[in-house]
Amino acid sequence: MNREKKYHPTESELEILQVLWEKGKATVREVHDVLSKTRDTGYTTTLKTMQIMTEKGLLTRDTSSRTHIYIPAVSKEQTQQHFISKMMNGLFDGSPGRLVMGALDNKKLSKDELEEIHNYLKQFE
Amino acid sequence: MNREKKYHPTESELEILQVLWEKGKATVREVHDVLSKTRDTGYTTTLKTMQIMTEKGLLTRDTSSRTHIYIPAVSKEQTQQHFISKMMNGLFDGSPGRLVMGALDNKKLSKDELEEIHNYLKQFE
DNA sequence: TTCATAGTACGATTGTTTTCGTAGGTAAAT
DNA sequence: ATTTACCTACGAAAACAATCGTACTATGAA
Repeated sequence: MNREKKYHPTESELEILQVLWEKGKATVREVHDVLSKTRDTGYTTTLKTMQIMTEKGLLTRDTSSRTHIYIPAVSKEQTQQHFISKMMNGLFDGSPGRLVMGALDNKKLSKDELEEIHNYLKQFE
Repeated sequence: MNREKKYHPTESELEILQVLWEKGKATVREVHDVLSKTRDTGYTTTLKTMQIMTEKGLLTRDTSSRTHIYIPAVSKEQTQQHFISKMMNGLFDGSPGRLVMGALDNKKLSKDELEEIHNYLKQFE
């Protein structure tokens, strides 16, 4: 029986996860340096958020040295699937097909991307 | 110059919009009856939320009779596209192709749905 | 040793979303 | 005419998210 509450990343937690998925693992400083390029945010804000994420089980950390090292505890794929499901159920009548078509409408896709999707689709047929 | 702030529906606002998109228009009571089938929520909660949504411009309402009638002020398509964009940027590296493939992975698709997507795809090629 | 630097911890504040209780009004039923 | 059943309005609490200031500690340089 799994009694642990499942937390799903909030907006700013997602930004932090992006960096960690990219790097594999990182210190608060490293994450903050990336975020602060595009976002005006204080160091302790990033720190605090990452501490909370650790409590929630979204990250784990190695505290053996003074500067802690953080590691994602949820995979990008897993998180993507969660949000896709949520969106599909909440906004696309639970139909994956509708979501796919909505995504196709969204932006002009390059020839290469269309090709790629086409091939990807074949594997399901 | 459009100075009005653009509001995007929150989680529970989305649930209300679902009902209104489905019905076209409805009273608070009608919306609440649908929501309370799956969710444990008070009548005044739904009322208050719908009032706030009206302030935000997500709904309009006809107050000519005692029981007000609410109408969605944003389209489902428009809202879908907004959330698709958001998700694509926040979680799929800005690539619509990745999002599409993620959605394809999500659930088993029926033959009919695959067919439909396939045909839909053709129109872009 | 002292000072500057860089790190963690954490309480407090602010903003937003969600929830609900209470007040007041109208209409219909008894 | 009174009571009951619904309705709106609205303030305020509760829950959650995001931000930051301050205190404290460790490390290394002067």
